[in-house]
Amino acid sequence: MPELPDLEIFAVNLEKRFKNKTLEKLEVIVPKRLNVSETELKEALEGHQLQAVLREGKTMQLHFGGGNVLGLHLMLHGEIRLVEKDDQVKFRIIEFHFKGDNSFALTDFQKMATPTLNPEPSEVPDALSKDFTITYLKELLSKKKIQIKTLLMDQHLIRGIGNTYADEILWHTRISPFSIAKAIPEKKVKDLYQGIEEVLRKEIMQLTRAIPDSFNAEVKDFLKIHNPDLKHSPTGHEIKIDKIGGRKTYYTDEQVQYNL
DNA sequence: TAGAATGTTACAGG
DNA sequence: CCCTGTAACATTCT
Repeated sequence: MPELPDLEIFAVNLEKRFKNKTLEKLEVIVPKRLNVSETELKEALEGHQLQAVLREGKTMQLHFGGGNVLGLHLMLHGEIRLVEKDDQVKFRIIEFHFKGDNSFALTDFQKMATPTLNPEPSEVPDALSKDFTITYLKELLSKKKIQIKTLLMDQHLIRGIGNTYADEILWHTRISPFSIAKAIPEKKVKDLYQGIEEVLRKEIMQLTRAIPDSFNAEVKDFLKIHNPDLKHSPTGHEIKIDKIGGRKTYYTDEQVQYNL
């Protein structure tokens, strides 16, 4: 479900709660989702401490002692759920049992959330990483004839932005989501570049305060556009709803549409 | 109650 | 082969 800002917070909070705890037992409920055998996964992780939880694109990476990393992708509906003693959580994919009755599970009613042992490092820049540069964005846009929103959401091009924050970023920069990428003037591409970082970082700051402990809350409080409860943008313009790539898209007529 | 849901990918068509 | 757009995945919630 979540995008970059949410996952950033979840990773921090998960680390806060489970750092330095030893993984006593790993329970695999849906082995089909693994990239290695159940045995291999258990051998790699069981008995080791959780040293860090980091966000990478739309995944969280659990770093364990022994040098192994487990990537977790939540996909559309996946969640990290705390499991209380003797509690049965629905839709589990895998469950982590730490020493001292501390457990959490990766769940997904759609069974699509994916644990990956030692994921390959990606070549694609994360939206908040140093290698996501203005030069990279300019070059990328100049080559693409697709709508800008589709481009922002393509994880093979930029990692971390999804349906919600694509809308937020595009409203923030006053660019219509229907704009064709290569038609956007260079000056506006710079706004877009800055807007991506501004919107994401501000959201991370606000979520940090709002959910200091949660690793699954869905907080819509700070969204300005992509929120069905809102009728108007902060500047008083009517929010319109349309579809791009089968996905709901929120925008206003404050946003300029650039076409070829 | 039918449709939408903060995602990804296989596949079709150009 | 490259580029782009669409449908499907399974279940819950409104």
